[in-house]
Formats: sequence, structure tokens, C-alpha cells
Amino acid sequence: MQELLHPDLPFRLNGRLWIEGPTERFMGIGRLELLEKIDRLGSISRAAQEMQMSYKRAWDLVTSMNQQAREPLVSTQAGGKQGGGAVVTEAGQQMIREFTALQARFQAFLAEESRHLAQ
Amino acid sequence: MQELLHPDLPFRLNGRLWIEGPTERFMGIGRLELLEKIDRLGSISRAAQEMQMSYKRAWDLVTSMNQQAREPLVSTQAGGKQGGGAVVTEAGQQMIREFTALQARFQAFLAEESRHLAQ
DNA sequence: GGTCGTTATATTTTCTCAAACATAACGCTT
DNA sequence: AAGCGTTATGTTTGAGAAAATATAACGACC
Repeated sequence: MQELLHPDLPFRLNGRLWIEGPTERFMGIGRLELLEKIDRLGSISRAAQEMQMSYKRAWDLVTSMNQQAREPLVSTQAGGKQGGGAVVTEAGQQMIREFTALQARFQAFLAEESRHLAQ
Repeated sequence: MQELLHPDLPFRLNGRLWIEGPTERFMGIGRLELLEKIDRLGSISRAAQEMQMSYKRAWDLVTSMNQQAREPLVSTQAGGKQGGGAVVTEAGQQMIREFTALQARFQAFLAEESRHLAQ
């Protein structure tokens, strides 16, 4: 493949992986990151902020995941101490672990194919 | 993973793969299809038509590929018999073969991971 | 009861990408 | 020379997605 690419330009193999339901996406790299940040920060709004994402978008993503999962991945509370917050449930934790692992295998696939590509 | 997904909904693992240069995409599944159709039809406009794509977009994609490749993947002629046309070069043929093979390995990866996912 | 920071939700605005549209140039054919 | 179908290229329009904006509800805490 290398001999087909312009010699002066750096090329890179890249890709995306996701799980989709019948009408919308269920899980992907962006949603995974959002889950991780919610887990770490205990708040959808702070997670959104850290991802440079509007709160509404983050909230919509959480709703989409919760509705498509067997049980909610994120549990929320409006009002209460510090105004409320959000916690990643045990199901959510498991989702983080499994999709992270899948993502890692995908990265390994990309790396291996990149080797092929280069030589 | 199965136990995390809503039991009433059908889920599917999906993904995309592409080769990117420093500023823009170089090769992907859409560009591959375009190359194949140009090869079969001998014309950018007819290939675009068959892909439900505007001629301009198809032409822009061809230009992008040609500029990033070591040598053009598509050779064009404006004017002449039947108004002109386009042919996929030997480099283009090779690109079709190699990216198709890569794509097949990726589909195999997805299928294997889907098995994991389901059970 | 008022304040605070958060979730919850609808509406409006902005951005981005592809489509649509519009011409010109090209070179065989008649 | 005119016609044809194609490549070549710029400009305008449109649709969809994301951001921005706006408000309400919530519940602990002071």
C-alpha cells in the first residue's frame, strides 16, 4: 500500500467503533468518555463542561443510553446536597469496563494493520 | 455485554475504517465504492449518479484522492468520444484490491467481536 | 423561606456539510 | 460550425446536527 501513497505526506489508519440500536446509537467512544467523566466527577454538567460539550447534549446522550440499556447506566438526582448529581451505576461501570476492552482490541487491530500498511 | 442491553431491542456492532492524511481523508469505504463504480462505468458522472451523489462531490473526491496519491488513481479526459470519461489507473486498481482486502479483515474483526458480544 | 447548584426540557440560533445550481472548457462526431 | 456528453469549477441553497439560550423543578442547607 505504501507505494500508492504520496511520499511527502504522513498517512494514518484510523477508525471508529460503536454499538447501534434500531433507531439510534447506543455506545461509542464519545459516550464512553462521557460515562468515565461522570463517574469521576459525579455530575453531568461538570462532565459536559470538561468535554467542551453543552449540558443539553450530554444529558441527551445519558438519556439515550439509559433508555436503551436493560437498566440505567447513570442514576441522577435533581436537587439535594450540592444541587444534585449523577452516579454511574454498577451496570454503567461494567459497560465502561467492557467497551474499554473492546476499544483496546480495536486499537490493537488498527496498530497491526498499520504495520502491514507501512511495509 | 448482552446482559447490559435492553432485551427487546436488536443491537449491532458497527464501525468505520479509513486512511487519513495530515489535512483530509484519503481513503474510506465511500471512496472505495466510488473507485469501483468509475472502474465499471468509465465515467465520474455516471458513477456519481449511481451513488445518488452530486457530480461535484464525486469529482471533489477524485481530486482529493489523486492529489494525495503518489500517482493518480483515476485518469480523466474532458471532451472526445462520448464527451470524455474516466478510467481507474493501475495504481487505482491496486488501491481497490488492497483497501477491499483491509475492509474484509475489518468486517471479520467486527463479526468475531459481535460473537463475543452476543454471548 | 430563600439560596444554591444541579437535573430536566423546550426553543432558538449557529455551524457545517452535502446538494443543487450554474457555467465554461474540452474534443470527438456529424 | 454546431451538437453532444463529459470533465472542471465556482456559487448558492438546504437540511441536519450541535450549540446557545431560556426556564422550570428539585431538594438539601442555612
